[in-house]
Amino acid sequence: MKLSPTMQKYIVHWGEMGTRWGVNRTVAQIHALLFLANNPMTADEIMETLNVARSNVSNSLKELQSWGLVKVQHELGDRRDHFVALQDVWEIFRVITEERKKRELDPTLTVLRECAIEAETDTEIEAATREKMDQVLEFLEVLLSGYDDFKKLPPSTVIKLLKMGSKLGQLASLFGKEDV
Amino acid sequence: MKLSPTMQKYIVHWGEMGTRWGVNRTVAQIHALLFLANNPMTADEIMETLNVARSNVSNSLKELQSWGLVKVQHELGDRRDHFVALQDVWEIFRVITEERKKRELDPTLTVLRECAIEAETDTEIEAATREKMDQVLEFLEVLLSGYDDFKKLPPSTVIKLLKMGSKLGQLASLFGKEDV
DNA sequence: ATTTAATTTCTGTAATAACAGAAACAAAGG
DNA sequence: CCTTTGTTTCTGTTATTACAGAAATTAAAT
Repeated sequence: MKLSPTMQKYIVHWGEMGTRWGVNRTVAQIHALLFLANNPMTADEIMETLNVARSNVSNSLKELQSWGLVKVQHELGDRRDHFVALQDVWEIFRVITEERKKRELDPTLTVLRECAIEAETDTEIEAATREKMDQVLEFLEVLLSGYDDFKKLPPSTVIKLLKMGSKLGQLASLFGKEDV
Repeated sequence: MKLSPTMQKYIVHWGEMGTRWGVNRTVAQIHALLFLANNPMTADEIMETLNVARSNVSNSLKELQSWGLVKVQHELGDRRDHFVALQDVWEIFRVITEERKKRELDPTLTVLRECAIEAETDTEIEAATREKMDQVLEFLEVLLSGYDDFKKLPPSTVIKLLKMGSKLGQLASLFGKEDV
């Protein structure tokens, strides 16, 4: 596939972004490419378009599929796999945050809970330290349960809430007087 | 400083987390250590506690200071720098998201805007592709402006909003009927 | 069954990032 | 000013990760 200069810039930057957030550059680039592409692409096409090794494409695609961001399609009379990416931006965001939560935040929560329990019987640990551990744990729990609520809402509602912004804050402080 | 088993586990895990989100392991560990510590620590103490090279400590502390997560303190009759970390969990979260936004999201937004402009005159690019680029841009803009609003609110209000969760969603859909 | 096409796994190399230790630098105290 | 103490910068090494290319595997078609 021929990349226009703009697409090239876009894809390169997206790869850069990936590395800054702990995502493999090639994986991010392929994701950007498939997102921008308007037709399914074969692994070989991706390889030629991005100039990366075939194996690299294969592994990256597997990774993207495990995230649920890319799916395989087959075309009549063609044995090759054709790959398509999720096309809806909000859906992509939802999938990434959800997967990231599952892979990183949830395990962290588990460890923090273990630590909280162990801290109770750990005689060497100071009370103030224990309290701080508890605060972090509670923070994450509030944040994640809030996230769980919001992710159920349709994007249009979330957009509304975002646009209400600080007005919502005023509302909440009002209610807050007699605690929610 | 002597690390209790629990603290050790905590700090090691925090370092692990860091690497998964693009943060240097030592930086993350030192941050965890200083957060848990109830007294300011010198670079040498940190070095001995975590078993890392002095230079590594120095650079990591510089990094943490540039993030605004760690500050220097001086004690009477002691020439050495003593380091303390922000102790408030919400404040830490706020600082990290804000800094991360400034360093990664804002530059990305700039690039995406450039791409959107270039895409208009890029004859090779398909209309559908251009639209998708626009959608990503708009998504990020809504998200970030929403974030800008919420970050002004006191944590207590944000907690209330988070706990209201899906109830808030129902509210927003109601308002939505005649658009906000 | 055998050939051909497609994909994955494996292995070695290259690039990157993390790090230790040494050297250089800065600053305070005598 | 010169010594001591503390901090930073520099240099080389190590470890990790990313990657290319080859080999192996799988599966469809003749």
